[in-house]
Amino acid sequence: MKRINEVSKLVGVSRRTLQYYDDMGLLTAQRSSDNYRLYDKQELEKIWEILIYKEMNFELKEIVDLIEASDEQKRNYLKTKMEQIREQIIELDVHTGFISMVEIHGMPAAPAEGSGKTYVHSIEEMRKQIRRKVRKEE
Amino acid sequence: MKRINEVSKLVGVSRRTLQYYDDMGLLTAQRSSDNYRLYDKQELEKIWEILIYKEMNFELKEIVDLIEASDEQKRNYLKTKMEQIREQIIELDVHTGFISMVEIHGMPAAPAEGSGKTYVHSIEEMRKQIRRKVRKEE
DNA sequence: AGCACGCTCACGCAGCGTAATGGTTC
DNA sequence: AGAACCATTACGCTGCGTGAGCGTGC
Repeated sequence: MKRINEVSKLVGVSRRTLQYYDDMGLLTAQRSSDNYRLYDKQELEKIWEILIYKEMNFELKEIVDLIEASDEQKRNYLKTKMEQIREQIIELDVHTGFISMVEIHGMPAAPAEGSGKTYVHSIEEMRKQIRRKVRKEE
Repeated sequence: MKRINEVSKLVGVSRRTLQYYDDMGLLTAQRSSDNYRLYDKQELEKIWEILIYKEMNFELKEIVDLIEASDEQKRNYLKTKMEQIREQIIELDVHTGFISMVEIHGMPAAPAEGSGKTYVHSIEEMRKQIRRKVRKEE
């Protein structure tokens, strides 16, 4: 059973991080008689798992579920996350598309007062056009 | 001079958002005698600019600078942001790479106690390998 | 008595959403 | 007197970093 400082060094994350994971119920460290957190091998394994899932861009809340999911559920989580990330990449591509557009054509003009469209609406239309381009390229 | 509700509807963002931009000094609305925020055409143009920059994934803090930058500085900001986004895309590709890896090979094993490497270190090495793959593909 | 180690608050960050509470004018 | 505006707090969210302040054991 290791105490928090030792675990922190062994694992490579801060004590604060371990404390936070404890507080939010992601880790469930035991306590010594003087209220120190104690970590056994199982907890260390769990920490390893957590770090891997973080590399997959899961949020801590999601990791809470992942830890106690069946293997099949885990596979499903991974698939879903994969799709989410692909979608995020497309979003980023749209951002670069916007930048390119302005680099080439300069700032677009705001919609006219009487157009009946909000600014946000106009931008949304530009987004959609750019998205179509982006998705063709992939 | 329009009041906040009208601007909110015309532009398509919430009153709260306009208020927030005001509080943080991004917008500088005038005030009526009864302390209502008043927006003229210049402010509306500024809002349009802000929304465009948001589409480029700039943070509000950055937009504060952008608004009062010279054209050349703006071009530089755009170039820099473009590079940042490309880097973010690579990061996301690394995340999908991690997921693929685990989907194919299963969960990797935690480093052995005596290896002298922290968990974070091991993961960093895996990251680097995956990054190399990812950068070849682009 | 000082140092190493542990603990629990609690603020700070980004960008608002979402109340809560209160003042005005028609 | 209610409806339709406006205003100013201020907490909530995410994942910790960074103190502050305090106890414990050698």
